[in-house]
Amino acid sequence: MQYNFKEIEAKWQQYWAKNQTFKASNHSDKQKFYVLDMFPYPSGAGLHVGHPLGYIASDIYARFKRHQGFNVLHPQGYDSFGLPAEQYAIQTGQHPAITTKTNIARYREQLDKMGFSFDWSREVRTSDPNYYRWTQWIFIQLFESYYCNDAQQARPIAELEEVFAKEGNANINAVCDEDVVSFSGEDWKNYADKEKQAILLKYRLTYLAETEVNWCPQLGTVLANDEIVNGVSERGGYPVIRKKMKQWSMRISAYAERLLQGLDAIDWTESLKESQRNWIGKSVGAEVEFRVQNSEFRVQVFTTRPDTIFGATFMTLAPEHDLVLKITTPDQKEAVEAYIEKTSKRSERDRMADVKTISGVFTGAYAEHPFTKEPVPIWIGDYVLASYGTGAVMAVPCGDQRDYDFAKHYNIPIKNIFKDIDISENAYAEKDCVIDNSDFLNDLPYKKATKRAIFELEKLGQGKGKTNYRLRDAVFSRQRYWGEPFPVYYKDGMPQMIDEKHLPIQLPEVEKYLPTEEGEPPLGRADVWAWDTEKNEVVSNDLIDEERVFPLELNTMPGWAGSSWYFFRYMEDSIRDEVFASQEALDYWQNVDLYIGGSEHATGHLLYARFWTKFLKDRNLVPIEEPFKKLINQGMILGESAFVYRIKGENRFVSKDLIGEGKVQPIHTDVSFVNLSNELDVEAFKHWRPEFKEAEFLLNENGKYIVGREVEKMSKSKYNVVNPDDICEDFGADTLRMYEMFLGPLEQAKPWNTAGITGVHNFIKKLWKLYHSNDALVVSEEKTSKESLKTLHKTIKKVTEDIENFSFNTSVSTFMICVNELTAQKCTSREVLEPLAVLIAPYAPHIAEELWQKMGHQESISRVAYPKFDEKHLVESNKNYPISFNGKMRFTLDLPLDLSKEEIEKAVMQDERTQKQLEGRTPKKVIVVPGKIVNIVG
RNA sequence: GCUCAAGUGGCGGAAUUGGUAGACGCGCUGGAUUCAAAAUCCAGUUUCUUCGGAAGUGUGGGUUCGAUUCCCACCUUGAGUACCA
Repeated sequence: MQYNFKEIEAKWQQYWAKNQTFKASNHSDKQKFYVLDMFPYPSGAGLHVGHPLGYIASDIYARFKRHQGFNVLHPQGYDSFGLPAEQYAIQTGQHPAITTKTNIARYREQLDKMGFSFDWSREVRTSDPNYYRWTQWIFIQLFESYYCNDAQQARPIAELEEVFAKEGNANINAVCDEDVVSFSGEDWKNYADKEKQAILLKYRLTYLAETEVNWCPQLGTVLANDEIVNGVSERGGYPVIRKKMKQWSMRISAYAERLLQGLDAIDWTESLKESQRNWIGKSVGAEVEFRVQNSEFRVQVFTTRPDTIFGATFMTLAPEHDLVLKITTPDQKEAVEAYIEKTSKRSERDRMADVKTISGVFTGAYAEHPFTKEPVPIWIGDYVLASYGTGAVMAVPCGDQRDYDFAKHYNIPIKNIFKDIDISENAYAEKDCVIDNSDFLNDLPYKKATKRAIFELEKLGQGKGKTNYRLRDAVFSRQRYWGEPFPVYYKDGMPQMIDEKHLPIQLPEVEKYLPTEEGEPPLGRADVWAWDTEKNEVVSNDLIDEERVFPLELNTMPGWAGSSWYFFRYMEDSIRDEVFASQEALDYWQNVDLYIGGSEHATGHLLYARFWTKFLKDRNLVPIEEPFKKLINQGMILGESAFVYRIKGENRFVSKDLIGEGKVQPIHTDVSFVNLSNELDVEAFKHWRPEFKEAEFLLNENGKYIVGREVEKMSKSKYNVVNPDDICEDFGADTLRMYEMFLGPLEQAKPWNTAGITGVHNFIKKLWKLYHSNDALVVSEEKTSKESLKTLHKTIKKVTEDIENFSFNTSVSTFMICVNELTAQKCTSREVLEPLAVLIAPYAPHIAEELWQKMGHQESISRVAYPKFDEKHLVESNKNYPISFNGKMRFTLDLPLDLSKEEIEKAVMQDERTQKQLEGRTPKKVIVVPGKIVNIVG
């Protein structure tokens, strides 16, 4: 029987689906193991061969763990809310739900062809109301919580209200907005309900706040930094302005320290942890208060170098700083206003990218140095960002290069406060010197000076030690249609949560997916989008009376809402209507043991998911602190683009091997027109686009047109996309799976080259042949040769180690060597061929199942115990010693392993090749490492 | 600029704790089989070479009996991030 992969693969894919082979049980005595792929967004383009790389790796691992006797959870689903479906809806009028459904069907079809062992019974879709009701539910829990700094955890907001009523907020140590005023218990009781709500909002973990955003009036939407190019929108080129908008935010900054500390306990790559650390951006220093002369205003600055405070010769405020206009003197007013105007037109990214230009304006005002009481001029400059620290710095030109450059540029004095340090050319930012010219800090090193400075500031009441984080609270509102609606209505302008039992609040129908003419989000177009507080249902807007019926929130949630908790949803298999996941399921599965996905999620998804998990833990909703124990980033698979060469100014194309000195213009051609030998299907190319129809082709001597190749990112626009369906069709899923692994280390970027796949395909065919002779199975019960057992156990050892190290590329090589050796040994022994089938099953599951069944087994191979390595088959009596001279291997010598050092040395020195190498010299030294190497020096 | 990766044949890559550099595969060359092709099989394939050998893992140093592996400096490429006070 020939190896017929189409038949075999279809057969087993059906078998697995029918028998629910990979369904995980929530009730098992086995140890659990949870393997997860990062949530895919089902795009309209479908999958290309780069996408499944991580899925194949995680599938191999999941299958391996099943063989090892674990109860494996390996689910899959879709992050199905998102912008592309909405864009498509805007263009075509097609409801995003329909587009999404079609795309998911296509994804599923492609995934099924690759033989993944997913438990599809647990599938989730973020756009499914039954799923997003729990996203809304978590949002409500966040709203009903605040962060207590004493307990270092989230607590119910009701506790806070109790304390407020009793004693006000004087003794509350909680994370809150900066502008909270202090009040007594008596005050609280006298506040109107609306006032109370406004205060509580400043403490809630999700809150409404004015946030500065990039607003594009023409598009009626907010744009992300990377959607803006040169100050105008990437799409359409419309102007973008900085605008304050009232939006929902998440108080992730409350968790900054825990998000930082938590990294130490998880098994992620150092580079990934590093980028999260940078993102969180912890810096320790002090907050210092500078009094503005002749006024009641005070400027707070944050500094990491309080030890250099005597070197502060000026201050710089961000142009947006609240105090700027208040302190500016009349004669500087014009210049300051012009500068602010100029800055507001530059995007934050613009300002940050432009490091070289130094600009700023003097406000005319002076602050008073806290210690020397000397006047310190107050400047504004756009190198200071309003969003970091306090939006103001004390400028120490001798110790900070930017302050130094600024001072030089505007002729501000530079005071040297470092002992024996030359600052005539540059600032000195190192911390390894002694302070000078600084009153009580003189002669102190960095650490002691810092401590002393903070101590003195506190004594003065003008500062304190402070830790600052770069991590900002995350904006949670989107002016979009295709996302989760908020379970929120507005009463008297204050947000009210809809009771949990009325969830989900489903997305309303709109006739267009664009913002309204008034600039409201698309939900502003919905006619039935008001909340009836008596009937507890969504009703027509006509009924809004602000007594019983109120308007609903018009924003929707961002993409990361649904993906911040989906890994918990997979744990629940039966009572999803009642809970987001049951306590029992959560206790059993705990967290994800292995998470595989792209590194583009390093600071977005992975930070938010950690944040929500910590929050849910605080509120006793989940049992764990970190969601992903081990995480691996798979590298990108790059495409090999193909180029044809058009002679400049003509419609003639010249084959790559004929390009001489003439000027040619390379043009991308679709890789599907090119065969494995880089020859172009000229007819197909001509029919591709009308402008090529009449083109002339200069072919080489063999009558072929040869294309050029270049490695680029795999993408539709570069016409270099390779579809996994085509590969499955031509070579089969087992070959595709093994080839993707064979390409190189999982975590590295590597180019896809379809030509190379024949090597792996040949290997699979050789594997099949090993079990067959003249189309019949040849597995025998005969005694196995020592040689074959050695081959088998060598393979078991290597492959097991490789899987544990996620080194899948090397195990494919190992299988090739194994099959080559067994073929040469003419091994037909069941004792070898059965374990081999199990070893290879995680990689090539279809052929493994088929061989397993042909060998007489009724059950699927997927839970057969993994073969055990036995050292005894690898024991050798001899070693082929490499004999080196001065570290260079010159020849090898076969010697028994039980020889002593002296015996080895004797044998080596007697060898005539040794004498030849030495040419009569006497060796200075002979290094003998028994079982390894001999090195002769001299 | 900073942080993190990574530089090995024509190509993808291997060498797990410092111990035979180039495993395995692609491609290429030659051969067998075939009317021919596909498929399959066999042999060869780092470079130079006076055919004895010699050199060789981005560059230059260092440690070591011995370095692709460890240390220092530099170069190149990729990814992330950015005036962070």
